[in-house]
Amino acid sequence: MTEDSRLGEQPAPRVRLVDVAREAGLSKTTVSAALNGTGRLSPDVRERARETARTMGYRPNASARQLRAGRARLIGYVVGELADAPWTFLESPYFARLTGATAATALGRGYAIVLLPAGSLQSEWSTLPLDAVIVADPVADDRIVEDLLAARIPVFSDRSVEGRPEAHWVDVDAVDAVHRTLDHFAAQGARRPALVVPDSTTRFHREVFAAHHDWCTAHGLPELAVRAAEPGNGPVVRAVETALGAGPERPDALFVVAEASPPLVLDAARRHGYDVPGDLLVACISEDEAAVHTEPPVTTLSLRPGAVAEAGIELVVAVLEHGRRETSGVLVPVRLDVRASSVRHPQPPNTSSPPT
Amino acid sequence: MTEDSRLGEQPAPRVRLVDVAREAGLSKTTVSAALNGTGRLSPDVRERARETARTMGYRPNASARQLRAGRARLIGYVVGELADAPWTFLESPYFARLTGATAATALGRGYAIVLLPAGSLQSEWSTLPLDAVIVADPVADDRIVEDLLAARIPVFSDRSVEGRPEAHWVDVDAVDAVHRTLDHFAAQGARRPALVVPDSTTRFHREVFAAHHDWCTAHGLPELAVRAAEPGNGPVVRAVETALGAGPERPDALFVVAEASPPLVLDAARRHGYDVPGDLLVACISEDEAAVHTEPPVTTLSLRPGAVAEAGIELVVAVLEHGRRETSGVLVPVRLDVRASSVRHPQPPNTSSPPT
DNA sequence: TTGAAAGCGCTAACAC
DNA sequence: GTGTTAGCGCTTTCAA
Repeated sequence: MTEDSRLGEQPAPRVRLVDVAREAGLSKTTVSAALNGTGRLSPDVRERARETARTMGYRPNASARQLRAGRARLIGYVVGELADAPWTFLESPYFARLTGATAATALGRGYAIVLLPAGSLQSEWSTLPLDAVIVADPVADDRIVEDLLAARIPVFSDRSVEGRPEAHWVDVDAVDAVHRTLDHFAAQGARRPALVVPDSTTRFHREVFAAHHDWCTAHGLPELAVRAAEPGNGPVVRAVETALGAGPERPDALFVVAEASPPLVLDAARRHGYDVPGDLLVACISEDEAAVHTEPPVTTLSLRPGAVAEAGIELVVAVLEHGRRETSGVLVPVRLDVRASSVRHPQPPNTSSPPT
Repeated sequence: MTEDSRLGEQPAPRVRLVDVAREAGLSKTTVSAALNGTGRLSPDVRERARETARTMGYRPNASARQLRAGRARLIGYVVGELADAPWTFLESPYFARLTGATAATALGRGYAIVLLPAGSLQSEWSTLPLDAVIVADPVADDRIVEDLLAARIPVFSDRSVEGRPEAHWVDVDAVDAVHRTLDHFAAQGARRPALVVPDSTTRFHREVFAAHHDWCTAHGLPELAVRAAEPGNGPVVRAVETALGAGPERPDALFVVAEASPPLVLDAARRHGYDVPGDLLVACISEDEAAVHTEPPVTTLSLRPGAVAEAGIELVVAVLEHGRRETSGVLVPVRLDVRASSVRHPQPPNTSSPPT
């Protein structure tokens, strides 16, 4: 039963800075400076310190560094929608991309993203050294924003936090989204465009609903809107069917503002006897790449999650590292990808705004 | 320009434990014990400490706690596939659910998940205090596993890490998946089942390919397999078309082992003149809920990401907290959800294995 | 050019 | 019961 005993195998203690220093016959200070490229050291001492560290397999303790530095370069990330199914957001192509792009951009700036559940409680994040938290699409009465601000953690969210101290926002231009699409429908001759939107308290959905109302009023067209009980393919497809079947006069265009699978929307239209785009123009807000592969391909409106993520992280960095204290916001324009499903007289596909 | 000057607004320094102690007229120890529910304190002292902490808005510094505790309760999470598009994994319903379920289960056990990119380098995680890293579906030559083990960070991955010290695994039973599906096809009378699988170096895809070969040999049926150049709807749909159009005799069943959108697979079959399920039985490995909403609904094989995630986190906790040192693994069975697309003679939907 | 020492904020022995 | 003190591992003045 010596230290070598196979029975007693301890998890060999980690190599610390002081161990490297002792081994190299130097001080902690010197080794630290050598490793971090700071201070004024002779090249050979620096090299010796580095070599010793390497051969000993030294890896600095991240927690100690964070404590010393006063920040952890860790950003919390929550998606507010669907607090009762806190993780389903990842199944939406939009949030999947937003999440991926946020993590990628953050990492590029030296920050890592910690995944938090929708509607998460203090207890779930208060033990984490978060420098900031991103709250994507909070629902109207979401407590988390207030809790975070009370805990003095800077919050980055959508425009609903506008004006709160230490809260900053990036938002998708919902009015732009509605106008772009409905103007396009109108240009193709549609007179009875219908809207399907989830009945959520998310800011974006509320704004879309309002913008649609305004647009219809301004254009003197009937306001055909159906609210889906919740997001998700099932409810949205049912809402689509309601929209397509309802009323004495059928709609001649359909704008689906929900993360429904474009192939399913197309199928639903067919089941109701529509020819797309002959009888019905179709456009979906979607990042689902499947839209390109249907017959006909489906026109989509991209909310540009990549651009939203980049704008968000830029803002985080500006606030955290350059001390921008004033509340500030960024509005990101959408992108309409016109495809055959919304074009009466075939014409080459076209993109109406800058890429990504 | 006094301390009160509106111009000089500093970010008021955070309240520390010692501040609370001073304010309450107690020592750090006492306040710490009061807040953590440890030690032997009189109820009124404990209450006083807590009250003072609350009114002062005290929040313990997470980094300091981590340093003291020696661990950070942070788990890294990487998906190996597609290192050239490091974040696209989130767009796959399987990985989206795996990711969500992993984060949820981990949080339930007091660990948070940090998102890391596929093919991430030392520099991206070495500054994080990670207690462990989960590497989902590493590709064959992925460096990250070795780098992590060299850095003495426990790795949790698939069976490809079996036998490495400090590496543990959870895997989906690929053989089970193939047998379940092909047996089902055979029971429905299929004699020419075709397989579509991505040409990836992921362990799962390689195993499926091999298991399919074995099954066909054992059953004396022709081995109809098409490899998609890569995952993703486009390549997979093209591979499906190749499989459906190829050879003098057309296949009578199709098993798509790739995260293709089930509605698109169905459309492809129709374009090639197949009636599903009349001429062609269809089953997809997919977690995509859209499969339920097609006409006919598509039979899917679930890889049970929720169960995989739970098994993974259980293992992490067992290793980290109960010191299980020996390499250990868990094999998770799949679930076949039979729907109309693979049933010749209509019969009630059925589930062949335990839920989730 | 290098080293000693202080201290980031917290918890846990160990005294009192 | 409550307080004093010693670190956790690192970076950084500051002195030599």
